[in-house]
Amino acid sequence: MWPASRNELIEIQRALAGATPDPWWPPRDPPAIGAAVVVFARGQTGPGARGDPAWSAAAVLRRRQVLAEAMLAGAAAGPYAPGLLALREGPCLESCLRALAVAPDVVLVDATARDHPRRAGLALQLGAVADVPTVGVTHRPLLARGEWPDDERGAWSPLVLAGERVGVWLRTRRGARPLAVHPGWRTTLEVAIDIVLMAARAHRTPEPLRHARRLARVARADAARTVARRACDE
DNA sequence: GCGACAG
DNA sequence: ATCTTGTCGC
Repeated sequence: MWPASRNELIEIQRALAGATPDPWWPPRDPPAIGAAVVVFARGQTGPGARGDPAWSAAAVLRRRQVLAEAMLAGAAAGPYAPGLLALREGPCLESCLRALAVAPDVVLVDATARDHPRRAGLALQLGAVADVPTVGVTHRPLLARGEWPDDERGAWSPLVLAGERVGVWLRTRRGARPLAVHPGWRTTLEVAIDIVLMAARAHRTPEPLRHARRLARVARADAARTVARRACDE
């Protein structure tokens, strides 16, 4: 499910685009919302390459309580290219999701889903591989277009790709740029909006994503500190 | 050929 | 992805 070659990934994406998993609905109680992120070395710019040092982290939160955390040091599976993000981040994201001691009900990921050249972005694929409902949250769409919503928390407007509604611009905070929210594996547009609004209260970015990113950066800083200490000792 | 381009 | 300086507001 995580190929090393572009052509193989493209084939998987084509197959995944036609999958029709059962929709997931949030429980009546607040769900355990997870997130997984990958960060790369400071100063590294551009598409990168296979083997680049990468630190991944995941977290599960219910309301504001942290139920589980995971951090891993690893390596990028490949370079980044638009439409092929899974080639770079897929394996790291799955690994740290599997390292969580508490399984999340739904997972947030920095990626698109149907907003993709083959309608199968990483948010969709990660959910299929890890067998968990997902919602994509990005700063901007990959291909879809749409006007911004009103400047009010909860306001949203459609993101459209080739006449199809593939996501929404969602305002999680007044005065802040909206997020691009992508229904992913087993999530409807309404559920995706609901989950993101539930997870993003105090800040624009949903708390599980912020928490996971903080953890990944701590792992990266710890690695840098260890390298510096080794250099000092010699 | 040129710009656009999740992270 | 990563960097950056400055500005505004609690």
